Amino acid sequence: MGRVSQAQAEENRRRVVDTASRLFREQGTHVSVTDLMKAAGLTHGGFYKQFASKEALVDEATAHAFTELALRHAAGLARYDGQRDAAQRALVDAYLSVEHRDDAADGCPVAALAVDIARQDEDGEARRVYTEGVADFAAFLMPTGTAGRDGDGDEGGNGSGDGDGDGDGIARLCTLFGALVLARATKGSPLSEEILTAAHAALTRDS
Amino acid sequence: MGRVSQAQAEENRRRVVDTASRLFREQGTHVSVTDLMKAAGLTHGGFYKQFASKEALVDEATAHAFTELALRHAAGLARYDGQRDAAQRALVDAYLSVEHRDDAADGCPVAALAVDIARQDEDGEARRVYTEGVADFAAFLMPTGTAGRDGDGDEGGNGSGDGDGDGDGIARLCTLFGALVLARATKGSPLSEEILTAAHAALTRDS
DNA sequence: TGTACATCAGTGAACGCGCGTTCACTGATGTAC
DNA sequence: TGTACATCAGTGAACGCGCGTTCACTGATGTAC
Repeated sequence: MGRVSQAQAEENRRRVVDTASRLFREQGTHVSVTDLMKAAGLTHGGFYKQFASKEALVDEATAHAFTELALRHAAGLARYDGQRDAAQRALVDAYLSVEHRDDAADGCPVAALAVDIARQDEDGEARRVYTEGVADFAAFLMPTGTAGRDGDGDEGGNGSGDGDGDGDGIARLCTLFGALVLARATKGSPLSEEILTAAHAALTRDS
Repeated sequence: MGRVSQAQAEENRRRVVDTASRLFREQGTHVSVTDLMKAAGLTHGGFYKQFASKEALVDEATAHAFTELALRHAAGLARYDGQRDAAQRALVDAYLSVEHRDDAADGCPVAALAVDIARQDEDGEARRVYTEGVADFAAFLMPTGTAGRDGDGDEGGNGSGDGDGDGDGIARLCTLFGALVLARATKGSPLSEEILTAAHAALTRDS
């Protein structure tokens, strides 16, 4: 195919990152470079013209997925005109839907990447990004009435400062996240749908 | 080493299953047959004298882990003389401890195997066993006062019959399970301990 | 604006390696007499 | 109870395969004049 324009090359690179971000969420980070490049419409040979290693792509694709997540949360807030409780209810509805359970590729990276991240080394970049994403998500889920932080700042993965003031947001995230992961693992049994329903009821009961 | 006594061979087989059950929980089911057999004190060549395939061992090791879990729940109930709420509180304490977070090998198979199961085929034996284990665990966590089933019966993974009567048990399992998995994925950041604390507070608040 | 040439994104064959699995072999165990 | 021999659990080399990565090659792009 010969050389390709700089604009085309940049677009190809973006497409590889985007494809990886979706494929990693759907099947895990062990998807092969060959399959990945094929899914992006390229051949595997060119991979190392754009990325230093597969691990570097994992880091970049993880960051990409979390950037998308942050944008989605911001858009959700904007749509409900900054009314956090309405935005939260809409998110819980979508998060615990059968559609989200069946479409991990376009879904929440916190749920889709949890185990791949847990099995990577503790000091990796992907893990740092993941932890930061969890903190932002928990902040978004803080019960209404409590003072809110907006989730688009960069507070680093480091703690979150103010004691356990956002503990309720964290607990709500555990229920939300846990229900999605369990529903995916039990898919095929009626229990899967019961899990989504039960968690939805619990999360919308007191809010 | 030549032939080995029948008793020795049976003990070796049990040790392989037990080792696999722990290694799969710690590192995932992609641990190699060679590493597995080495950890059990054998060489890889003999593996197929005892198991039809690696997948067969995954099924058997999964079932083994869930049998242990059921025994542990039964022992917990027995220790508290059948008082479900006391047994539940003890389980929540242990489940959300730093020790359990850091010892996946000996820990809850529902948490440790979730993603490996989700990525296996829907009709596999391991998935059936997993789903059944989730249902039993949710039954164990049903809020006290509600009529209880004991969790040692075999109701199959099929539904659980009585509408969503045990929805609260399921929701509590989501929180418990979600917290452990998230704490493992964020280990290394202070957020990891905050997650355990927040979920513990939420689960012991209303019970 | 046209021409000559260096650049380099993408191709596809090839590499070493570890995977799951197979197999000829060993020699203590279990059995037949 | 002793002896002769078939069995078979465990060994370690070897298999085909797919992985991440490398590399010689191609030829349109971008640039120097």
